[in-house]
Amino acid sequence: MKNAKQISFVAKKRGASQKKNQKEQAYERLKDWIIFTELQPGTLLNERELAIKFGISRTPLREILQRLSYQHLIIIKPRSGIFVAPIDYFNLKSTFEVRAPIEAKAAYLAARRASAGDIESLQKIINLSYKAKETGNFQRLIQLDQSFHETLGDISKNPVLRKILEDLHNVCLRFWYLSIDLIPKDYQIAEDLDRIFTAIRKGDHELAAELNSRHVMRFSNLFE
Amino acid sequence: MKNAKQISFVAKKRGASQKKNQKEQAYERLKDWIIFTELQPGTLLNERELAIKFGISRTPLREILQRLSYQHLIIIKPRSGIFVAPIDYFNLKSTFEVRAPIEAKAAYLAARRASAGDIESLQKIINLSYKAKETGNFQRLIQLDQSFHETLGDISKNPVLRKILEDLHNVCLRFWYLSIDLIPKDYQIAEDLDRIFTAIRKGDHELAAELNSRHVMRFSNLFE
DNA sequence: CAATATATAAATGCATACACATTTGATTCA
DNA sequence: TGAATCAAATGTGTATGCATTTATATATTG
Repeated sequence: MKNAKQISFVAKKRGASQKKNQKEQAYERLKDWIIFTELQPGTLLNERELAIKFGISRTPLREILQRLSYQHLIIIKPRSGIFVAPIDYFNLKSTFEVRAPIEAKAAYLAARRASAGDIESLQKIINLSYKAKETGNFQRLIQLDQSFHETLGDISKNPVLRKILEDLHNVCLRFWYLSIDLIPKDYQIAEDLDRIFTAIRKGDHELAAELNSRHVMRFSNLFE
Repeated sequence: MKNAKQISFVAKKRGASQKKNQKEQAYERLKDWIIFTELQPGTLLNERELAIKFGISRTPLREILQRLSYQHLIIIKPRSGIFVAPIDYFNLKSTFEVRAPIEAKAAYLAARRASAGDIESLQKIINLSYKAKETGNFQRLIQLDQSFHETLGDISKNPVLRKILEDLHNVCLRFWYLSIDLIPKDYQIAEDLDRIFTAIRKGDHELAAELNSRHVMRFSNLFE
């Protein structure tokens, strides 16, 4: 009896403190699987299977799935199935069409609101970008581009904008990884980011907006 | 046998189609209660109570609540409570800051993509707006403004933009209703919409974008 | 042989029961 | 009398079982 109680207590205790992390971790893992294309577009997902894999029950898993559905990373067809979002160029084009003006605004606001520390953070990313370029590490360059845009969202000091941008960016990022072989390796990411950074550092918000918008659209145009 | 089959068919049919409607209806009702301020900002919501009120169980209700949370209409404080989003001017300002460039883009795209039928739909809204203005029906005018912006989202032919705009607009709309007494009654809505409409009809996308952005920001400035 | 219908199986959506946390109120001690 | 601690209740988060639906496979008929 004592043993049984102890075991159950331990199980509960662990369940309590780790469960929230487990759910959040499951979300992050599944999201990353989709964005980094370990799960191919169109893949059929199975609730029970995933729940077991993540060590949670179907209820919290379904909440995760709905979250990903809001973010257009999966498509829930009611009573039919849950699919990793298929490749859909119309949807991608639509995403870029919205993302461009929002990125512009983010850069605009960042140029007006960046603190000394913010500028420093961006400078670090730029430096690393040039280093990645020199060593020919294209994957790393993409990660740094992502990091740059995320940081820009932070510096805009606008949480609503930041969240929208993050969701849209994730959709685009997945396409980076899906089409990584199609992208010319001399794609000038570091230089692009540096120009945007310089405009922000100088507080030239109009230029920063224009450059960041164009930077995003240049990738979009690869799919035309 | 025939009867039994028929009855069971009817029963299934009703159970099936009504349950989904019930959930969707619950979502629409709760959303409207919040937007039209029948539920005051900061109100504490009770899951079980709401579930009973809507005639559904807590599981689908929680899905609804998460959807509303994603739209910033409610705030879920884990293990603590679910609140109708409190009045938060920083958040409102942030919302307008993002909404302005997106509305601009929507008008821009609408000016380029509107069909003859689209123009007709907008014309109808404009006509009704002038009529509402003449009869001094301010509430109706707000509804028509809402309708105009929604239609603009449709005409942009960009579902991603449309969805984001709808969510942001709902947040702003709630503030219309919360602060309806603070708004000057001679607020020139009909004229504003007409100018935007004319630019779209003429295909002047740059002007349409500029006017629609300003139209939105004018309301934002009421809170400065 | 093909096409359609029916039956069965599997997976989603919903309802409910249980677990855990937080908050509130009561009791005790300083 | 006030503060602090503990206990109980309320309410959220999770797990699970049941119902419904859809898809697939098989059988039957034209």
